[in-house]
Amino acid sequence: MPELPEAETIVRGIRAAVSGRRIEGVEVLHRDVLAVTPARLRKGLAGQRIEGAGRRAKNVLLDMDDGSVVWINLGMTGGVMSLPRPPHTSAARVRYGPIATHPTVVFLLGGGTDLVFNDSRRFGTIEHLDASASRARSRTFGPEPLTDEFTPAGLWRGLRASRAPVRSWLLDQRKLAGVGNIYANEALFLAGIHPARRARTVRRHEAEALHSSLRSVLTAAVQAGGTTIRDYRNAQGGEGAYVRELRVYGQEGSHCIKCSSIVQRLVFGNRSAFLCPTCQPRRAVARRTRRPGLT
DNA sequence: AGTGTATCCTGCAGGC
DNA sequence: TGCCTGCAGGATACAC
Repeated sequence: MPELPEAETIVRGIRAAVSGRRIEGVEVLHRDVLAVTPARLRKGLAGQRIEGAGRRAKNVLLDMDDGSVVWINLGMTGGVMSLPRPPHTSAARVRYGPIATHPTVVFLLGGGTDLVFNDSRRFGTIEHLDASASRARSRTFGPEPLTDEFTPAGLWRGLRASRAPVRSWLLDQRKLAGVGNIYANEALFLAGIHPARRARTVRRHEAEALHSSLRSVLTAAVQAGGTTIRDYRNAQGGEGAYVRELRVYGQEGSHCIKCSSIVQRLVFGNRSAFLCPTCQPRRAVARRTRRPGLT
């Protein structure tokens, strides 16, 4: 579910509520999302002050005053919300009403405010890493696409080194941080590149177009507060408006906005890809068969 | 190296 | 109404 724009929207939505607050307690309702025992998490966080909130790839980060960092991976259905503490509740049965339907881990910030990790499927994870381990984790991700470290030339070099389908390359967090299935499909449509094309067949001008479309799609999605298909909610429980701007994702059978062809869905890498067969031809395959001996 | 498959888990939509 | 199947914004481990 949540990709870079959704995680970014969540971070912006909780930043004011968490910055400078102390963690008074941690309630664990489902320990299977934790990489450590609840006792150890509590011990590591008790009394710590939250310096601020940030994001790396699709992860929401809470920076602690001792330099350690809480890494929240949102998985498919995870969300972080800043909510008023419900009255008369016990740890075993915390109810936040219809906004947080599946509270999983709750950080008690005092002053009547709870920071709730809500995750119905519980594919999300929470880890507490010391400063060194956090930096090491951060290094496992590729460049952030909305920063200067992401360049057309760098994208082209990366694509040229891979035989994987270009969409698979975009989804690989080690190559590029924060892009998931929705925005990969949208950016490939805008750049006119078939999602199943081998990354190495993408030409320089196409890589430049893809760099530009990734930037514009992700920027617009952040501005729209993300995409709500079904589960995603921001830190206040609201929906993301970018769903209204999707051009191909989930649009199987409708007309392409550029050429009126019928948008297709195909499955590879265990996930759906959406594309316009006219605007996103599999050119590389045709070229290869016509130029034998060039392998 | 790449890829197909399975796994974690829950909810919802659609067909019958 | 109920039962069944398929599908879902992610990430990883495994066998080819």
